Amino acid sequence: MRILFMGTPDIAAHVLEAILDAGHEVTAAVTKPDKPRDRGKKSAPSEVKVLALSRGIRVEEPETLKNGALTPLLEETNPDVIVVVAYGKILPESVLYYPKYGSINVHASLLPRYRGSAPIQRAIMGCEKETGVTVMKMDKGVDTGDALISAKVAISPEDTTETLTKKLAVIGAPLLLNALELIESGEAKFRKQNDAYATYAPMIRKEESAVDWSCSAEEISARIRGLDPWPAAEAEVDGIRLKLFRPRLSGFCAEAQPGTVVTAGKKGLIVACGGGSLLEIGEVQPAGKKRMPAAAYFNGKPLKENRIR
RNA sequence: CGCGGGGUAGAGCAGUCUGGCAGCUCGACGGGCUCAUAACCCGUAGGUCGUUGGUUCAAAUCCUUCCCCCGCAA
Repeated sequence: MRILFMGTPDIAAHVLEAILDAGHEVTAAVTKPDKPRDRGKKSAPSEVKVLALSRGIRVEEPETLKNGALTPLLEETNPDVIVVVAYGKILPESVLYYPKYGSINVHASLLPRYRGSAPIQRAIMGCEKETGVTVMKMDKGVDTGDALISAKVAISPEDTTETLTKKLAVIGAPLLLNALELIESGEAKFRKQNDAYATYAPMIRKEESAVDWSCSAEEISARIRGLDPWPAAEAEVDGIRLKLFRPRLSGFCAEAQPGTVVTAGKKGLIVACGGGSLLEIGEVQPAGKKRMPAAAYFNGKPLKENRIR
């Protein structure tokens, strides 16, 4: 199969690597352009670009796909199918339906649930116990195309977006290879998604990093883990901004008001949440500092005020 | 040169403004107490104060060179 690959972050790179290792012909990799990522003016290439270059694959980085920007590439490489994994741009129909087998997408959720750009984060933040990967045929809607196959994976209470992304990449890559075989052999059976069960997972915004301590410990834990590693849940203790990581449910204490710091010392940081539930924060990162165990930070920095915001 | 914080014992920090014995909370190690413990008590070890040069009787502290880490913003 002649494949045109489109994707950007690490999960996409994983899938691309699997396609290459399986011996498929990848005619080109389309990815988002380099963009400034860190302090200073440096810009960094996407993970897909790095991998493609190291494997000698042609890389295209169009700013926009509108106005037939991809037409020359499509005519030149004549792909049998387009594989899209977390590309980050909407594909116009002229591109979607160009190849013989159309375009297929690896989406990191059990469709029709969590359609959209942040399915992994939203599944964790929604306190889901399981999620998965779905391979589907793309149509003009956002993740609304007919599904081919899917695979489930459990979400553990320690999973973060980072760890869950890895799990999904691990099952997603072989799932796509499987799908390609089905398509090539003509055995692919696509099923319509049931829109009645659809939910939408919008992009994560920086403003969502604030924590509402009146929520339950379980909800806050889910939020912290869903926002890890980016943008990370934030709170303020003694006027210092802290990013929060590695939450763990820590029982109940009826008297404690939500937002009260119950413990901050060598045992770590424990905060009261809604309904008297307690949440232990395993790791913190003060502004300007590295991520560290909460116990370490509060050891050398006694609290002035036992309140968290 | 986008804005900003930081580098001091194994960890986390104070001390820097205003130069004057290298400190704190932990950890480690040794001992003690306790029915017992993540508790408590006594003690020990552990430092090139990121790096370069300078000012000074004296520099973690003031001036200077470079390196490294991180937050914001994207």
